[in-house]
Amino acid sequence: MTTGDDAGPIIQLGASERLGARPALTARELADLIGVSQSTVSRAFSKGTSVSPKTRAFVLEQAEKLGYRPNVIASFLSRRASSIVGVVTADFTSPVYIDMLDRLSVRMQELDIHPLLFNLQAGAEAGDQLAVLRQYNIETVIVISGRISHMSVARWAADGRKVILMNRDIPDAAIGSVRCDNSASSLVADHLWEIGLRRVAFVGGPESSAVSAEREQAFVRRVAELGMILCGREGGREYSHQSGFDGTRAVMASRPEAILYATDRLAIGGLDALSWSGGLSVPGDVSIVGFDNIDMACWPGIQLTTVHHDVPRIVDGAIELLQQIQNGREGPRKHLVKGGLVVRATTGPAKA
Amino acid sequence: MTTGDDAGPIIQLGASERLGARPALTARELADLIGVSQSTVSRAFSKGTSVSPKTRAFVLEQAEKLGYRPNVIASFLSRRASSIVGVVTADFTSPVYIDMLDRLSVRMQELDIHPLLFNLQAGAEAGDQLAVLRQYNIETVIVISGRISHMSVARWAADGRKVILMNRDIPDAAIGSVRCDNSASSLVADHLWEIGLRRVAFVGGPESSAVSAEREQAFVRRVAELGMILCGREGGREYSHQSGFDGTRAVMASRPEAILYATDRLAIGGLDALSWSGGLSVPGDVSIVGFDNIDMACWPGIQLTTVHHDVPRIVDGAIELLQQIQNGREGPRKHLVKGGLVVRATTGPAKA
DNA sequence: TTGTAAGCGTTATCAT
DNA sequence: ATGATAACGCTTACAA
Repeated sequence: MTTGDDAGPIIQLGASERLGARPALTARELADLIGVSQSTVSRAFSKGTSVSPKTRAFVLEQAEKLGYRPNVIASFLSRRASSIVGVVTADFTSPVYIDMLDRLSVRMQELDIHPLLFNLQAGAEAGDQLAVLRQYNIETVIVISGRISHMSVARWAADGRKVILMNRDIPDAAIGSVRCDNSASSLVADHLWEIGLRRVAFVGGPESSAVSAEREQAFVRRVAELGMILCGREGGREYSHQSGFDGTRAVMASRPEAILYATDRLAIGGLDALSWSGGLSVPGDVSIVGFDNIDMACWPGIQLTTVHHDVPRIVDGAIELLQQIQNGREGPRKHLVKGGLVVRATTGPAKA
Repeated sequence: MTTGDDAGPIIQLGASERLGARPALTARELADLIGVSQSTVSRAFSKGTSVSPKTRAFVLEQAEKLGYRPNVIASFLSRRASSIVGVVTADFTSPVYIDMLDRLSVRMQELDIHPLLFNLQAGAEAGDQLAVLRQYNIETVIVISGRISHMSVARWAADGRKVILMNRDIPDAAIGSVRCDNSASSLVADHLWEIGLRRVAFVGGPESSAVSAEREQAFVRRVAELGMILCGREGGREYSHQSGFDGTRAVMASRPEAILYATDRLAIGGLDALSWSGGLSVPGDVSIVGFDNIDMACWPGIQLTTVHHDVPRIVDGAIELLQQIQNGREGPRKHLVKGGLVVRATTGPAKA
């Protein structure tokens, strides 16, 4: 039995679907169909143009009905600009950056702005990417990564691209940024002080990381103010679980009562070293604190005390900046989002 | 003190950088500059065109020197096709899908193919996206998600888009797919049998998930063949840690000696329920096995026995398919990548 | 307010 | 093998 002549297509599609395979309607065709000029169609679809509300409504209604949508490629060419936004990433292993990318890309789509993904490897540098940005007429670039060099960012900006940095900043008025307030790590010192701990240590990320440095600095300062003792300090080569694990083993030599980590991932590596693989009690033997409040931090078996990193609000800020830039509006270009301490089960008084 | 008249620009850039801000060179300008026709320039940059090797080399060399790069937007318009590839995602919480997106996007960039990201939310369906695919002249779509409905995929294909599915398949010759061999879960049954375990259970993902179903089926079949006892079975609403945690608690009522999970994430949820939060010994009291071999599986405190999911090879397959499609070559459109069992520390004989 | 026409920077079809 | 020239589907002066 064949399905060709009697059963019809196997997948049932509506009429408009079936037409799909034929080339999309153009503005000219729509214009001819509904009896207006092609430029009127174009104007109906762009805001800030002089069309009578009536004609615009008519055109949009007919377009909807006949399935017309402006071809953005032609529009980009004509306008010499594109609504594509470059999104630069490099840290797919960081839950926080992934979360940002997730939420950001969803929000962008709602606004009909589409993200072209530039996922840079360790080696890649600005030059190559810049050429691509130009080829696509991309005006705006959002950087979700701590690993792209400042130099790269500066070059994009110098080339006239608008740059929005997530989670970092370069002191330059032309470059927007939205970051969490890393100085919130001082709250950790207060918390540890209150539960009676005095000897503390810090385990950080790579020495080159500004995020780690800022979190450390605010913590160390508050520790000193409170008269607590910073007995140990370790850096790592990366922000990995293993790095947190190793850093913890190393820092334990100084017998701290509590350890602050630059990120939750490091802290969970520490939990592994101390508890899962180490046989110590957390917080009985040592308290540990992370930073970021990633999903994993509230798993039943983890319950990590940490500093909340408000990703949704950071993404809100980036979207706002994006619209501000695209509309040529003025306004503050640097956003700082506050976090707060989330106390869970990995901090507590030392056991007697 | 001002920097305006004496100190020069703060960021020093080379000459070619400084020129950056001015509009990019066009083919016409380059042609005039080096004394050939504009079409010769165009030909030099497209393969399969008739230019003498000599002229092509000359043009490319001069282009390199003068910083010319063809504007892809104009090229897309003229060719009525774009080298942009739509990458559709929906599961940013799944480490495997994230890993795929990471590797895939890096590989694509090496080939000068750029991914436009479509990160669909739970609610979003095919129709809206289809319009955008058309607006961008996007011919090829790669789907990295189990949550996009078959219907959506069928609609894109019916509209003439080439679709590549990662980690799933739709039996339709027009749709490419690259997946891991989910039947490798039968190896788990063999392994458990060999170490002397007889009572086993399965904890899966959502009932609607084909991946979970396939993994379960191959396991269950082998369990039956070996004469082992499938004493319990739980599904979940999602592939989350909590779901693995809850499913484990539920399935323990049937007193299994070992549990296979549809994914590593679920298995780690199980480890939490049993060991971290549950006070049982793994594998002393129960053995557990995951599927995927995500990074976390080899953390010191986890050491999960699992089935390897070869993401790099799956990405290789997708890239191959992509090139095959873009070059109009024929060839097999369905790839199945083998995995293998990785025995770590969460499986072992029951303690006496 | 609306229509006409000249680009935008390519590719592709002609001649030569 | 190379050079004119007409699309490609828009935006945007300029005219009406």
